[in-house]
Amino acid sequence: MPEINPTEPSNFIEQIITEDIKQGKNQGKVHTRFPPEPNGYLHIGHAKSICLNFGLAQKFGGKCNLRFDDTNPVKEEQEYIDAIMRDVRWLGFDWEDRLFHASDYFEQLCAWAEKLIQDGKAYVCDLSAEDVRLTRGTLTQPGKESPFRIRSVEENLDLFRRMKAGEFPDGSHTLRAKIDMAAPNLNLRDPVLYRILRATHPRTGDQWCIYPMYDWAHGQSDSIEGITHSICTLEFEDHRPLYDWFVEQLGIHHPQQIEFARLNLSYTVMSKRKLLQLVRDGRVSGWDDPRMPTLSGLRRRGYTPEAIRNFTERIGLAKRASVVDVAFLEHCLREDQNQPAPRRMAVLRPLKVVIENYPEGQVEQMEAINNPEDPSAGMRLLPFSRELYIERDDFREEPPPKFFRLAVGREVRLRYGYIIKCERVIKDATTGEVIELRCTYDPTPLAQITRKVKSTLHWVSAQAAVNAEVRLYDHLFTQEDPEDVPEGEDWTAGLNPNSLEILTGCKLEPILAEAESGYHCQFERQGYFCADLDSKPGRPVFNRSVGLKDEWGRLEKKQGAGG
RNA sequence: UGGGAUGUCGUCCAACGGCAGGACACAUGACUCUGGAUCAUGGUAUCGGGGUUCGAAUCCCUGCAUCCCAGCCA
Repeated sequence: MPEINPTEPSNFIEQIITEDIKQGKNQGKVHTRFPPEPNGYLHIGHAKSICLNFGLAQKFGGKCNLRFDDTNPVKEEQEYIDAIMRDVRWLGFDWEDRLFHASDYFEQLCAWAEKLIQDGKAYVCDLSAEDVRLTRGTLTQPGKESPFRIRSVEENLDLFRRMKAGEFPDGSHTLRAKIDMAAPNLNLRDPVLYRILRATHPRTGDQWCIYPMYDWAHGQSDSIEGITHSICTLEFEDHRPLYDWFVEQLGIHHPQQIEFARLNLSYTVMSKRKLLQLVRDGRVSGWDDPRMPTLSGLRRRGYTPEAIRNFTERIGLAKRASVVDVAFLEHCLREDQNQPAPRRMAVLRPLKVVIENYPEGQVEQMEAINNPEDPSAGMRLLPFSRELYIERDDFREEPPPKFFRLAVGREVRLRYGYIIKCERVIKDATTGEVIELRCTYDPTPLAQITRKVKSTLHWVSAQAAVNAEVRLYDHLFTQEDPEDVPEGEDWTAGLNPNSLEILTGCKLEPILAEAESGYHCQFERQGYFCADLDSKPGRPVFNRSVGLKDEWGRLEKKQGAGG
């Protein structure tokens, strides 16, 4: 990664913090936090926030907490808590001893609620959820004050304590802040602080039957933790006046909230609600389906923490709502993998080649470079034999213009092998499908060949090949913007029916037989692949993480488009 | 229609009153035992209209467009 110069702010938040330090705010300290709700798995958008918050702490010599905003037990689960911690660690960040939960502060939050009541700034409201909605007013009209707004401090205190003690049924009462029902900012129209909710909380179990609303818990949690810069996404800009009001009423440490635009990716949905729906409806195999933008999905797909960190750094940071081209994410993976990934031979859609003038039964061990980008990666041996597999795509009966690969009468080079010439084609008698190529080879070692040969193909010895399953992925959605669907349809209408293609009977070079899950390599001329969780010794399963840039593919598409 | 925000290449981000720059994408070429990688080259942008200024993407006025807010979700 490029050296970061701490004196040179790289985005507007760093500018603000640099200025704050210069002004001596917070005694020059920087303390941030990453505050997920454990109601789903982390995705690449969260990675942006994680890298930002932990990165800021690193850059300015401060600290970053991990805090679960676990205020809604109805949606939150231990599975998510575990997954989130796993993913943050995997991304490369360490919260050390600073693992916190909003639920750690439930007692304190209650005490503060009582203080608000004492000060006449909060009241218990008996209105139903429906009535609260009806009296909130609209965007253009002020709300109506609740008839319970005028209750005495004593009555409010008594009622609130009885709410907490479990004397009232769910939904029968709320504690509300007494602010301004006519405020143009809807968040200030007597927001609910507590609701009665009998649900088992992943951490506190059945200890509580009232739970604080996020708005009531979040700012105070930051305050308790001594957060100096409370970084969140744009939609909370409207809530800032409310958070400010709370800490002011309470007279406690006032974190500075700074909002930034969340990450959107083309051809991708990024809301946890939608991702959850994809999982629940079985549109994907799970949260870690390699097509998912979740960190667990990207990891399984073959993305590395470095690639993701670099991506989040390079997309920049601003307040403008934007959509990053998913091609840029893919670029970051290629860039990350080009230097380190060992090169391997793999034929995905095999076509048999018989070299008629190559001695039957003979096997030569050809020396192959493991990684042309890294001489220290050394060499390996590749068995060459009379029968081979090449890629079906590398042969055409009627080669279009600019197609440099194999055709009858043409020569190509087999990488680390020999030059072969296609003599004739054998077809299936009934279907007419090409099932075998009969070729001859030039026994001259490649190093001594002086004539120009246009193309180099990858290949695998038929005898030595390892059978494998390879999974190819495409974007989950066919539309750049999944919301851009015909009238009356919802976002699932744009789901790409071809986002997963499973190839069986792929032929890998022998060394790949024992690849362990998580093993990354490049299949030459095709892309970066990694062994999937489902991979077993002797029965490898590979995921295509990202394809290589494909000039011929582009040309072909252009030709197909008649251009 | 109230409030909050945002408008710069196709996309993302810079430029903080002084030559609009980078990355991705795209195009062209060089090189190549990966049509990979690498290298070179090219095109395309300041939302509109006024104003201030020697000078405006930047400051002021005005219009327009887009996003967010009417959960006892976060």
